[in-house]
Amino acid sequence: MPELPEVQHVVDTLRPHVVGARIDSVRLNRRDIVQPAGFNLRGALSGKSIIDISRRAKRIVFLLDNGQTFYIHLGMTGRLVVIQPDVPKPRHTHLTIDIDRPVISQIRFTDPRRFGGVFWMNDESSLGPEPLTISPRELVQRLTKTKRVIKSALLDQKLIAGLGNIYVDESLFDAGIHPERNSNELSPDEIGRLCRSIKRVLKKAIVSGGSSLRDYVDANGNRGSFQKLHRVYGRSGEACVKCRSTIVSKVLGGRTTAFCEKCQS
DNA sequence: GTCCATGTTCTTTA
DNA sequence: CTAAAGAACATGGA
Repeated sequence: MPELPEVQHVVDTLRPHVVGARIDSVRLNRRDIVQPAGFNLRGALSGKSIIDISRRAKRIVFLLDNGQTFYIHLGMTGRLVVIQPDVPKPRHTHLTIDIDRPVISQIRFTDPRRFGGVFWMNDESSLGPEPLTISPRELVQRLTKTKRVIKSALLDQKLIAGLGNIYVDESLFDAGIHPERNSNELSPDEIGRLCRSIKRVLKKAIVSGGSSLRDYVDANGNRGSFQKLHRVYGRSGEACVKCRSTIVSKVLGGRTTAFCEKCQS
């Protein structure tokens, strides 16, 4: 559920609740969601204040008053919400953090599949540049170095960090580029177009609060609405919004890929 | 029971 | 070295 727009919206909705907050108590119900394994998260968090929250790729990065940082990754089904402590906890709530300022409330991390987690580290060596600020030149430089099909290349977090299956498909459709094109055979013109499409799609998705297909909600528990504006993702068999031919789907790089054969070449 | 899922990482294979 | 393909992780919905 969470790609860049969803994570950004979580950060935006979380910020007013937690920046300046002091951490009162920490409850970790499952040790195995914390990396590195065995790390004393309670000890590291208790009594600290949260100075800032930001996003890097699909990570929600916390800055504490002692200068230390950690991040939460939502994986596939993760939720990070702020709620009153007396509201019953849903299943698979692995971590709760009680805060007292600005108001008494509780941060909850819930994640049924547990692909996400809490990472006490800040290694960015596996992350490429941010899609919202990457220059066309840099995208050209990175894409022409790989022969992989463009669909797979854009999912590679080391090449560009933050896109996932939804936004790769939507961006390729927006740019009119076929997902099976070889990255190194795209013209600088096409990559420039792709660069603009990625930014346009992501910005629209952020404004819509992200795509809520199943689990994703923001820090206030609200769903996004960008799923209503998807033009190819999840629409295989339906009519293309541009040319009315049928949207097809095919597995590429291990992921279902939806596209229009007529509009994307 | 089957298949599929917004993610990441590791292994195998070529 | 590159990259494709597959599996693994774990849970739940259709």
